[in-house]
Amino acid sequence: MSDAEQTRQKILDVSADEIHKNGFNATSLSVILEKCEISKGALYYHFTNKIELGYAVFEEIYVPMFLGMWEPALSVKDPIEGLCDFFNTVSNEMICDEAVCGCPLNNLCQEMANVDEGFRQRILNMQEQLNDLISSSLQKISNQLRNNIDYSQVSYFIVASFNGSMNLSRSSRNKELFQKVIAELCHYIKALKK
Amino acid sequence: MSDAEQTRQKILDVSADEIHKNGFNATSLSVILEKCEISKGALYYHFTNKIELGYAVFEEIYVPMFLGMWEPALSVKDPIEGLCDFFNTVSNEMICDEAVCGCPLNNLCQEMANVDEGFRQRILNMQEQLNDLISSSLQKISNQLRNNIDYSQVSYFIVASFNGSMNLSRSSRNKELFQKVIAELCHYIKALKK
DNA sequence: AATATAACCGACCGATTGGTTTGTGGCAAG
DNA sequence: CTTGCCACAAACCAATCGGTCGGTTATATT
Repeated sequence: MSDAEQTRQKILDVSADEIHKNGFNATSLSVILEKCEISKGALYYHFTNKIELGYAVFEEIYVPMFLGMWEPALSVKDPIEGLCDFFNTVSNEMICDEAVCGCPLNNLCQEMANVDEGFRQRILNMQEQLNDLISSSLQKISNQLRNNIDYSQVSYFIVASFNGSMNLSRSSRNKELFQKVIAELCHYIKALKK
Repeated sequence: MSDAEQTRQKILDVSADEIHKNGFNATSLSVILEKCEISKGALYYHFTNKIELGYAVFEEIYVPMFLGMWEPALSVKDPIEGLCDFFNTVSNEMICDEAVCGCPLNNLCQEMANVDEGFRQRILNMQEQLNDLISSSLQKISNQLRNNIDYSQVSYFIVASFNGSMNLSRSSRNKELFQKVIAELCHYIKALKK
């Protein structure tokens, strides 16, 4: 990787971290510059403006990370078990000492989807991708599941509930509460089976 | 109501609206002053600073509005039906023309719970109040429900899922999607019955 | 050696932010 | 009539924001 690419990557990594912690608007470019130990000129050489930097973080950091988490959970023999394991892992591994930051994509979604059309489109795209992933995984074992299941509806509900749970735990900073809600979510998912 | 009280109330109302639309940090005091047609001196006569204004909006506007929505839904003969009616009403009455703003309390929760301890405490307090409300309402008809129900867990899950659904609809701006997720939530709630 | 370009520096800019301070009209009490 | 306080108005402040721009350095090319 060339020097320039390294700088660009460092900007992306630091920005992803800062945006995750503070949200997009509250993230200051000057803080990013400090942590990267670069000048403003360097940043604006690689990115035309703040929002383009945000898009790049979304596409090059958040989306791969996001899919890298969900995909393995769904591409197992039993996606129902896979999902529950995934949710439980997330809820168990949650760190309570520091401020809980929640899912970066989910956060960005709440903050920016209504403000900026570029973010909104990217978020929508992600949501649809994830929904396809879940619903197709569930359909593969449809013979084991209840009849009359609207797979798209169920998938969106699972994602919505999981996000809602993360938000709850984020604001309450209560790991046990998070685990309880996740337990109920898993209870619901498992009830999809016959 | 005295003149002073009227100005104070107007500040609260306008601020509540602005914070609902833009979030707390993105809400500018100057915009509030314009819409209220008052000067900065007036605002700082009634409130010591921006965050105290935020607390006042939370306590005097959002909380009463919030409880005023949930309570009637739960204080009916069948709270299960009450909840489903409530959720369906919300999803049907949602306005898609303008930017969908979601639940102000939920938004504030995501934005501020990890940033400001004062907001976090107030939010936590609200969440517990709501959870008590739901779980006690469900317990009243426990004879009609399945055995082995963890009422607190179920209540938190309902709230988390509902919030997650609102967030989903907020970012997708898709009323039908919202209604589908709500339908699944109602499906889950009704399955609590024997 | 001269030139060109990529990669970056850092001073500067206008706009806006939350917040302070000084002043002032009106009304009520003495 | 005057004094004093309430309820503001309006100018002002430092800090910070995202963004611009002229200049510099290192490397590659001719």
